[in-house]
Amino acid sequence: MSIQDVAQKARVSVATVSRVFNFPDKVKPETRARVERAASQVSYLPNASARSLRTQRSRVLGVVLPTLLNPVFAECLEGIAQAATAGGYAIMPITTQYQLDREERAVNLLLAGSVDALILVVSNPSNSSALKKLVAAEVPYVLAYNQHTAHPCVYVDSQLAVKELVLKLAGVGHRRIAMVSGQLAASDRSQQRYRGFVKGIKAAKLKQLPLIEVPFIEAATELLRQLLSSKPRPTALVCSNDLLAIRSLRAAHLSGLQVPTDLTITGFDGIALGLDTTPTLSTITQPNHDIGRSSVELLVQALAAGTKLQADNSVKLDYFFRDGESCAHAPHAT
Amino acid sequence: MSIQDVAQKARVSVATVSRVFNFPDKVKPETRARVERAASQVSYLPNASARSLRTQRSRVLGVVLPTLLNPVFAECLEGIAQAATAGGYAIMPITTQYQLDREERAVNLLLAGSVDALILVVSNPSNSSALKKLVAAEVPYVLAYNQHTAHPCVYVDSQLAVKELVLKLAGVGHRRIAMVSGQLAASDRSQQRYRGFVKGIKAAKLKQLPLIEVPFIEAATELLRQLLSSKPRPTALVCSNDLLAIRSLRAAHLSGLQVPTDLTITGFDGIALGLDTTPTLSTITQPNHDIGRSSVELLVQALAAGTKLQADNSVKLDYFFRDGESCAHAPHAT
DNA sequence: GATAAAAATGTAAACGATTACATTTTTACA
DNA sequence: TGTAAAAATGTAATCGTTTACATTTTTATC
Repeated sequence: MSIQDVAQKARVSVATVSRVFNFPDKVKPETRARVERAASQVSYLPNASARSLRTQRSRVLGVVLPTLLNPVFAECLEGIAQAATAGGYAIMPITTQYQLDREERAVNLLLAGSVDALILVVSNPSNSSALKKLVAAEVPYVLAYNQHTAHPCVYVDSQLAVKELVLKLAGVGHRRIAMVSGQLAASDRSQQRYRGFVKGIKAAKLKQLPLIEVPFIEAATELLRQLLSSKPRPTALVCSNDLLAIRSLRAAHLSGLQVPTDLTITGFDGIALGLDTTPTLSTITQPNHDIGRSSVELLVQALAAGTKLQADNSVKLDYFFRDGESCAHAPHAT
Repeated sequence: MSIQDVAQKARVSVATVSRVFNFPDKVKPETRARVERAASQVSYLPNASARSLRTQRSRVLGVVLPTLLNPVFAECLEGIAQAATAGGYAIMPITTQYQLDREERAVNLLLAGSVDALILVVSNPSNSSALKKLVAAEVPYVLAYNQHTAHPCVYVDSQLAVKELVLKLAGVGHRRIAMVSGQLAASDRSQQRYRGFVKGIKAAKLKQLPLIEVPFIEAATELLRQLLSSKPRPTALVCSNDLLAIRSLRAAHLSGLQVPTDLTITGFDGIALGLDTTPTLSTITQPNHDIGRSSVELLVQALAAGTKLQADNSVKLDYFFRDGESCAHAPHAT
């Protein structure tokens, strides 16, 4: 049913019908009532395509994420969805599975789909061709989780967080602390976190152990079992994310180690499931939901103002250390 | 940049440009090349709204889900996203947080957004006003996870699955088996699973213990601790989903019970994280990814054929029992 | 090379809303 | 009651495609 039908039924012009929906107080209450009745009688819904075509805005936000199988991004997307709905926007998410070519395809797809703006979590802002394309297209966008001085970002200072964490562990007696990470090349977050780790180790004047770089999560178990049966083995594992940390808890168990008595394990992200493991996970908690919400809010503001976001619109959000059972002072004898 | 600009630059009519994009072999290779060059020079992307307006299809699928915080639906959405992309569709997901009014708002929003079809997981197909509205709107749709004879569904036979599970547990000596569920009213899956539980108990000629109905997952821990400290306590807990099962593992631990020595715990869903808990989770695995994929494929087929889906297009997918460490024979003394 | 058929291209009318501008109606006040 | 200003409503152009139909160009055949 089109606006024409409603107009006819209410014996007014299409302009009036349009006004009833867009500027209700620009039309006489009496007429408005007539139109509204007519509209609901034929269950009229304004056609989104026609509206977008005419107004040149779709009220849709594109979202590019690595995966939804990591609860971090699922939580973030929930935040995005909620804020978007509140702001009158719909969302169109695409996942990239941490693959660069997919990032680019996603951006193309979304631009072709006429989204008004984009939220994206890219692998690495410094060398993302998807990002370059996006900038050229002059479409407003914001990066989530990524941190980069040349782009508008909503992020937490992972580097500082991990550094503080390492110092905290050193403070309770740990001398052999190792870091477990996904592929550094796959994400700038990993790189930041590793950098923070190195800084922490140096600040605490500890020996730097080699990074355990896990190519994909399924490979973690075996790698960790090897590490944990070597000696001297680490007394603490700092994991680059919670999924890895939970996997590490499992690996420790399989290696016959008690967490935290024999081995301390920490995560990063603060996913809800970390509260249900035994032992519960000590982790650096990011406000995933807020990262999503905040990204949307920035964009919606920018869209309302008719501007694009700049690097200096970036927002740094707070992390906090969530104490769980997986963390204790170092065992006396190693 | 519009099709006009390209046409001008390539010295052809807009019709020819349109043909180059939609029916490439309807235009002479030479001309086509000229148009393609012109198009890429001005980096032309066909305007999606204009196209949708004219063709009356948006190539967007709406998706209505309870939440993405349960990995079941995140996995499913990944499947949907993948299949949609493969089929040339974009997706527009909305979460309802298990709230009926949100289901209805979601459907309205998506219909207004001119999606071509909908995939939805509703609370209960039998009394969903959202679903009623959707049927009235004559838009193709398919239900995922839901099971109902009057609607096209992609589902697994949860009832049978749980019944078999109970018989299996009875077979290894369990006599006091309790079920832990979310609110039955919140989802037809819970109801089906509970029905299967009752059938299993009857078939095994066991005493039926009262259902532990958890209003929201945070409440589970306390409820379960009470249950587990009562006596005689159950020797096995059949949980209605994996998140509850993982929570139950935790509650058992807090109650000083060893799983599976003192207590067997089983889940339903087969989320990946169940493989990383200690003990690993025994669970009924659903093909979440395939449920998503299959839903999309059904719709894409129907859209191509210009038909709507009917109840008899429903697809039943297979579950399987994933054996984990959380499951053992009943302890000798209770 | 003329002719008919086939292929390639062009012209212009939709699709369904919004909105500048024109017109009509109502209100306020002398 | 007459008149100017304000409020309400209407008319018609426009957004950028696709596509039926008309026209032109090419190809094949004699």
